Amino acid sequence: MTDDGRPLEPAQLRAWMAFVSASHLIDHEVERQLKRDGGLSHPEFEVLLRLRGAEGNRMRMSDLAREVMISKSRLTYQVTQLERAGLVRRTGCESDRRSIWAELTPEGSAALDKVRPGHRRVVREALIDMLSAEELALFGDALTRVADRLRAR
Amino acid sequence: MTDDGRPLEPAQLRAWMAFVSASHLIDHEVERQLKRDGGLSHPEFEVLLRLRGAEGNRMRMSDLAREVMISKSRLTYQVTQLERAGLVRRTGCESDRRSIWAELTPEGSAALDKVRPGHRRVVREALIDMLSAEELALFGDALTRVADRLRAR
DNA sequence: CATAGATGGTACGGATTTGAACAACTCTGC
DNA sequence: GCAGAGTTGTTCAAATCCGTACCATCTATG
Repeated sequence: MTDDGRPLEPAQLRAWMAFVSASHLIDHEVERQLKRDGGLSHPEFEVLLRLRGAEGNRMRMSDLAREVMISKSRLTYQVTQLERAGLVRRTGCESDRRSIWAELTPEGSAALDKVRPGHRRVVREALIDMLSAEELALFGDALTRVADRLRAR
Repeated sequence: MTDDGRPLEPAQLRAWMAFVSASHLIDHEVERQLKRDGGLSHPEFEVLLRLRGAEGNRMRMSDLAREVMISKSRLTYQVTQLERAGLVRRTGCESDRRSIWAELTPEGSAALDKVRPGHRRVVREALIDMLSAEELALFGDALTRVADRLRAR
């Protein structure tokens, strides 16, 4: 099935290369926009976004790390930066004294609002608008499958 | 056309999130395999791969940086590391004395051979095998379009 | 030729990331 | 209760990455 010995077929290679290039380029574009419009890095933005999506605008560090898919130590660093900038606040957790809540502040929410239109624009221009409706649907299905499988390891 | 004010539609959001997740996860998987099987980082692997694909197994630093899509200074660092490991050699360029050739050594070629089967396996298992033939073709077309457009900026 | 402007590569300081080690706390089974 | 195993978040040093400034060389133009 997966025949490691031989090179990929042309269509396979083409898809792989395109995937790698496109993700690099898109990520770079996103990064640039976030930095320009709000001085945020991509991981910082992701953190704020998840917090806003969470119950009570807060989340425990571990869960946050899992969602954003970054290491614990990296999250510690990011949250420290965000806290320093006043966009997030740390709070001790009553029920489990190991845990710590990272909570979005109003300033953090405002920062999110500020960069979000530009972010949407990048997402649309870079990816969404390049795909037809059918392609988009197929795309979503296929990559969701890919991601789910990799997560289940 | 690109309506920044409103959130993405569900199908759009789904495709975007899947894309982001999948690229993170795949990249992580690739990184892990390369490190495990040959002590290489992903950028290092990319550099070696491009060199092998080039005329005379060598390329000028600038061209290499463009191909691998990393900054000049980052490439300087990577090549220094690779040189230290004996996988790449730097040579002055006769015709243009500003330029420097980065050249794949036999050891570099061997290192590539060593990790490549595992790399192919990851690429297949993580992406290729998850897609039908039609999906694969569509995928290649769409993402090539996306990448080309972003490069033309 | 002279010279201004581009191009190729490196150096360097500061920021970020990694991975392992650690301390504090919770949970489980006995 | 309690030893041992697992979880949570941080710390630390080392590795990597980024952006800018910089020097050397090339090229085009007058």
